[in-house]
Amino acid sequence: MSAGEGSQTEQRLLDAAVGLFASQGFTATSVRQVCDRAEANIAAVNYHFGSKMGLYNAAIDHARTRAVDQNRFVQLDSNRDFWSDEPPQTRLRMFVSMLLDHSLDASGRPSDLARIFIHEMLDPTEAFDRQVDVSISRVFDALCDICRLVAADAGQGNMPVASIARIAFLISAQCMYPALTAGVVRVLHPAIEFDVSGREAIADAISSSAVAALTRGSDEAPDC
Amino acid sequence: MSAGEGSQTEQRLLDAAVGLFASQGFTATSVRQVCDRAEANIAAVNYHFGSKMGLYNAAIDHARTRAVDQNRFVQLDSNRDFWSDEPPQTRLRMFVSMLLDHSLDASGRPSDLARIFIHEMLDPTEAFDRQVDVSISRVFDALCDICRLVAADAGQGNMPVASIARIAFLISAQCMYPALTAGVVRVLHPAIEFDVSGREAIADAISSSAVAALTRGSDEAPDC
DNA sequence: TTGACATTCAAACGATTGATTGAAATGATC
DNA sequence: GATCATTTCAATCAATCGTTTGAATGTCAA
Repeated sequence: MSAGEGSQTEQRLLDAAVGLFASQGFTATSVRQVCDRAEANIAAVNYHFGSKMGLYNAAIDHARTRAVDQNRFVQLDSNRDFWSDEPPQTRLRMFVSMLLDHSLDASGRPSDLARIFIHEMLDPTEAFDRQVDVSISRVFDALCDICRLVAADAGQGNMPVASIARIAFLISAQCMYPALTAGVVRVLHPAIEFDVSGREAIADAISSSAVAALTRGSDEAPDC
Repeated sequence: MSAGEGSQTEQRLLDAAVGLFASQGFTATSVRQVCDRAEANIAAVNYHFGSKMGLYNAAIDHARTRAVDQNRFVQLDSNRDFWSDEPPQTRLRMFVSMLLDHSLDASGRPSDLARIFIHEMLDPTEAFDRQVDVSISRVFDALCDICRLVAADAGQGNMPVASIARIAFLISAQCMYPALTAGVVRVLHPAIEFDVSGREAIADAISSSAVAALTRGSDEAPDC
């Protein structure tokens, strides 16, 4: 066997599994499908990963590792330190960009990891609780923190927690929705682009409208 | 047999199928699951609907019919006439409310029809093309039309098509995202509510920020 | 070359899949 | 009550599911 990490078939199985689980979900994906795409024997799954669920968990970790390597994933700890000097609005803008990079891969297509998450939210498996902890929950809390800072920075420090949470929720909605619809939008309305430049325009629109909502009073219109 | 529409077991099968297809998707749902929940014999599916795919299509139509009966579904033709006298901003606000009502049912839970759509976007079946035509495409075009009217009404008639489309896309993102995440949000962050009153606050936030984006220039900040 | 270990392979396991069968049950009409 | 079409039912079909087995193959040290 190889000295490094995992055999070649193990890597091929993981790559194939990530793609199939992303589009079809856990139950609708068969181990034979994965093995066919990976050009591996059927018994390889249970040999390397113990079971189909073992492969599923390993595939999720594999997708997350790939995303981190490509700097596409929200790394809370390092970023929190890295950003702490920036003004709140800048941090919000960068956080939005990171969320967008999490839902779309480098070529503007829906990312595998985000699509697996969507399947889990529709029909959770036993792997979901771990995902919520390490990703969804902490990311959303961090987004709420930044939104609170933006509001406080604009003299809206007494904005209700529910309003902050609602705005943060709508921000994440705009950032994660492309992971679900980019494929359809690409065909249906090509004017909307998800490449790097198009993504910047989207990030600008999201963060600027969020700043406007956090800056003005709870329900007041911005009377100038 | 009965005079009206469909037998009793046919209705029970449809109700059970809608719920199961909504959470698990087409492939991951078995006809035995549906029949167990509907308390019907296994052969009932093929007798009443010809095949599993026939049941799937009938279930989608059933869900749409139920949604229309509850006034939760976007009825473009009738609404277009009904609204034609309202000012653009009012029409946008009402359209946002309709989209929200489409993604959430009366009790604030993700709607079955929207969840089926999400499955179709992740992993399309042969039923998807029809769905795109009758729902997604026409709804999005109508939303773009309203956005264009709002922009023109504010003297931004020359706003690029891509900008209009991007804003409309972000509006639909904020309206449809609850269909995917309401279940998780309910547990993770109860401060965000999806009942009728909470939905009004969300609709206000979405439409007001959209109006702001459509009213101000392409990338200009609203210098007062 | 030998032995020990890691990996791959064809074959098969019982269970479940969507679909089909023919008989039994049901209900309406005469 | 007899006749007919409609609906339900248990049983079963071939195919596929996740998993397991034991033999064959590859790899490296002794």
